[in-house]
Amino acid sequence: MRELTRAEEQVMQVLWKIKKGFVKDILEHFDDPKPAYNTVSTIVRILQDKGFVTHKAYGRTHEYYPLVTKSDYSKSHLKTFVNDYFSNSFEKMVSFFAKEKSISVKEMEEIMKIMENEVKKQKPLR
Amino acid sequence: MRELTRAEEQVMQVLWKIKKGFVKDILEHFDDPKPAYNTVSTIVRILQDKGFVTHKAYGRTHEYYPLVTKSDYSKSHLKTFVNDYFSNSFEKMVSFFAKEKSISVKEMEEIMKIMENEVKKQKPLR
DNA sequence: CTTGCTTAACTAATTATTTCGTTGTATATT
DNA sequence: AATATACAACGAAATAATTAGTTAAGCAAG
Repeated sequence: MRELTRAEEQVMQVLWKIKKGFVKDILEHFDDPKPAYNTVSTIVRILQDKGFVTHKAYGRTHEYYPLVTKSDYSKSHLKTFVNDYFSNSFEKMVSFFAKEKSISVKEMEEIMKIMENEVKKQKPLR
Repeated sequence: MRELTRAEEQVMQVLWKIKKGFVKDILEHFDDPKPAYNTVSTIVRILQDKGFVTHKAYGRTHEYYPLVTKSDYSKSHLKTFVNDYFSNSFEKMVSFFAKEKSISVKEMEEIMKIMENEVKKQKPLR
């Protein structure tokens, strides 16, 4: 998956948040000092070329949607990171950061519980 | 911490790997097609300006060292990522990717064991 | 219809990043 | 000493990314 540049990522973060929107909607979600309308418009069209968003046309105005989900992008992004910084071992990464954050065994058990619940939720449906 | 550009990151990865080196040493570790000597030389000087590396001079030639460790940089990088993509919750990130990678409860227990060992290793020393 | 407003498309301008040629100096070699 | 070699420093050129002005088309209000 293509990497997002900083400006592109900012626009995607807004789109992921608002689900869909016109350029003016995206613009609204920027902190001051907001960029110019045309700046956002350009970036959103670049994102479209890269396949990250699509649009639905209402006459001449376009409503933009993410095509790549935040999950998909974060997956790809972390995969690259884990590969580059933890020789592709998710386990190494987790234990490194868990230690970093002084996450205790107890807290890890909490995470496991969350995971177990997610497994339970999915099992009966499949 | 400043972000590394793509070219800068490549040089840092080499430096982290070889611990220290002259420009020609760094160059050697690039895959073909290798960049020009001057390209690497320039990037390493930019990295020096940014505070990521320093050098020891032997007459007119410089041996470069990382100042920022790979651990420090990856810490900072993942912190930003977790903040932007998992509303700053390391736990959410872990459980999301654990599920993603179909890491089972058993495997998580393996990770916990590794963590426990690390904790044991450190305890007697402090 | 005509004027004004909104918008996407296009494009120009600016800034950041990457790449590497050129230069000058130090050092080694003859 | 003269020439060759190796290197850092500098800076020019190329490329990528960002920002926003200009334009043209559609639509709304009078």
